[in-house]
Amino acid sequence: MEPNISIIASLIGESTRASMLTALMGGKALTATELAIEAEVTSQTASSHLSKLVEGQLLVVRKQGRHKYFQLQSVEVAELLEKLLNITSKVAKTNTVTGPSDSRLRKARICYDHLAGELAVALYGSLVRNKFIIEQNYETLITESGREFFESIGVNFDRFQKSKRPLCKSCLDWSERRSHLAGSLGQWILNDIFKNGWASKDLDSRVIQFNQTGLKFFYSRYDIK
Amino acid sequence: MEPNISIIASLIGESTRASMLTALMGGKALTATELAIEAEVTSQTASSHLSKLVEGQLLVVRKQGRHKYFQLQSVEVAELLEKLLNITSKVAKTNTVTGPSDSRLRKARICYDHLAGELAVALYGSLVRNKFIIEQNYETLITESGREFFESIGVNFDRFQKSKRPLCKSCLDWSERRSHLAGSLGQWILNDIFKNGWASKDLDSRVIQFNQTGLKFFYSRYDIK
DNA sequence: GTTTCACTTCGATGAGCATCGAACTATTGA
DNA sequence: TCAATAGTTCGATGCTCATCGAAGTGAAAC
Repeated sequence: MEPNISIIASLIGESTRASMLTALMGGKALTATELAIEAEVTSQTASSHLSKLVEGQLLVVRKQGRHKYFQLQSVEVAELLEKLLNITSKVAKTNTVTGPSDSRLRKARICYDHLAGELAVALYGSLVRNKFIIEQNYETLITESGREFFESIGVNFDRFQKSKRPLCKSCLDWSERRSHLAGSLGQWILNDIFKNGWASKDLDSRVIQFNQTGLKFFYSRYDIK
Repeated sequence: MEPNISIIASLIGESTRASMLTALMGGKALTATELAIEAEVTSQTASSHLSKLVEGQLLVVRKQGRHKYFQLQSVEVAELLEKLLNITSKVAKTNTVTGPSDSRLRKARICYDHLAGELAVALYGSLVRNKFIIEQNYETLITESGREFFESIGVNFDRFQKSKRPLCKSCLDWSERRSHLAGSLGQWILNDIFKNGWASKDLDSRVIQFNQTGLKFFYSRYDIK
């Protein structure tokens, strides 16, 4: 028989579980309590939801002492949620009551393992403008000069070769409705930002908070603006 | 605020609506009655579901006399359903009670606008073997000789250039767990199969039924087996 | 040891919603 | 004009499931 998509979809289609999954798009493993707070339910309710999500193989769980850390099962699950975020934001064009935490989210946020938001879109634009990446039939490819550039800032492409993930991949941004960079290279860039101390993850959201000097370095390295 | 993915997901997460959406993955517009039969509910129930799907912008509707034809809203929606089909089939590895209609579905079926199933996977393998397409960092690209080959069988690449869709795109097959060809080229190939009369759509499923001579032509043209 | 904290299980409650019968409108075809 | 067909609206019914209080386990801290 044809697989029944309603099982997985209904797991995501419940607002409490959806909050949890969206929170886990931050890439970080979270405990049951943290997820309960995030979704604004009691720990009993959270426990019930989380066991369903694990059983449905959308999450994996790792036990550490008396804590249980939950995480998205795979990049594939993250990509599914991403697609949902995009379609949803396209539909909900109406009630765009942009709050304060919202503007920070739009500026820079984490999209499972890469950078998203205004800054990510600006970065993508700059890479295209400098001909480090090109869009060809709506696929994103790295150019020879792009390869040289990234090698000069520390990327080891040999290591990526073995990975099963696409190196470059454009990912439609739900807030900007334009492309940003995903794939292994997108992941590397975000890691590099953290490693350099240019920005830090917000404790309880997907917001990425750049510090002033970090932002300056980021702009200059990638020739933004 | 972050878009609330539960709204869209819950629309898909109801089994009756999921049947309807899966049926519409056949690419053909279907009437409310046809979808009611497909999902095994009364016309009243179907009507209620369909209006929700239209309101949620997963479907578009076209009125024709006393009929209403429903269709997936866009390629994006089809891609979302595809991703769901894949994740679902990976999870449901257990109860694989393969029925008779199932084997036809696995052989060749439509995936919104391109060919899927065993034959599609074999086609993809042959194109790779002949170096007409290459996989590079898990992106699928057409080669120079591939371009020549497809031009020789009637593809007009200039027309594709304008389209916003990727030319080649690999799409993971839920039944085979291997890649088949999607994108504009995948769409062209399926259209070409129908135009040549090699196969026809099943009336009430996603099965693509090849006739004997059609299958022979298909195998020889694409050097399969 | 005792206390505290993280998480789970059970059971009762209640809200949301899929379902369909009955009655309706609208279109086609005779 | 009348009958048949496609689809809708309304209201009643009943099931599923999210929710949380109460009570439990098990690990860590003191």
